[in-house]
Amino acid sequence: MPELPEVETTCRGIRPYVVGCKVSSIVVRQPKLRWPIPESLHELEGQKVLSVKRRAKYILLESAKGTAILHLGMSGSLRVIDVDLAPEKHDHIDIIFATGKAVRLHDPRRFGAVLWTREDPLQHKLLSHLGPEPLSDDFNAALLYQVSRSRKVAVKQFIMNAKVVVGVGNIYASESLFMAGISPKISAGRISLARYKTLANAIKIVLTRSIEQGGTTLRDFVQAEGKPGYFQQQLNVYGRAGEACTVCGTQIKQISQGQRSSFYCSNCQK
DNA sequence: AAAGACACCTGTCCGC
DNA sequence: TGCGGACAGGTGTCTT
Repeated sequence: MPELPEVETTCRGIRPYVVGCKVSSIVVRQPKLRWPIPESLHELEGQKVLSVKRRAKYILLESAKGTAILHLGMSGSLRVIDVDLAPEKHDHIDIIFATGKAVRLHDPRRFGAVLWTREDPLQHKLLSHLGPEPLSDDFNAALLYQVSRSRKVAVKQFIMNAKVVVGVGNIYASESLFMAGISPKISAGRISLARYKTLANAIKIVLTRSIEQGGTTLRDFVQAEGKPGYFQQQLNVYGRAGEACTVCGTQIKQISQGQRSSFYCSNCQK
């Protein structure tokens, strides 16, 4: 499911029901996620949530005692529900608020995570080595150009590397490269500064537009209030192998790069 | 240091 | 209808 736009959509969706609200209890039905859910997570009980922040694809629920770090993995979603709504299969955790609402984590594949830290969450081992946010000014062509020199990896895998830039997952990597007219197969180190300007701009536009549409729902992503995203209607290449390019009509190709599928138009992207 | 393979887990879809 | 295999939005870890 979630790349940056879906995580951002989720944060915006839960924020009104969470910020300033007191956590009355936390129910863990399945502690075996990517890592075991720590017992210390219960330190959030009795605390007021001070903020909901996002860093990369991590969701941070901050309190005076510490911060819950959530990740949605490949198939996770958070929904705001009434506390008495019966849980269904794969509803692993409820963070229950004194308001009578709860945030419920649903994650069939259990690649997601829920962690707890008493320190600055940005110093957490999982967050401290991440690259810049793609929608910030720290992410730009100069950075891509500089970091890519002498790198032989394909540009598609390069922009999906969270040490280079966070939040660009498999869908938006393909879509951004299409918008920029760059083949996913080109070595990152052989791309000019001018082309990286086009690419950095494309990444920002694609992610921003997707956030505006509530993200992309391929199978099971839902926003906090249960609605799907709508950006999938604007996908030009992802999942469209064999179909006609929306620009030139050439058949969209699918290849495998780094064990992930890539989609591109061999005529529009060089 | 960089790149590639693999691991985690469940559900779905496709071909036979 | 059933079964095996491939594949799916992520990313840490281990091996070359």
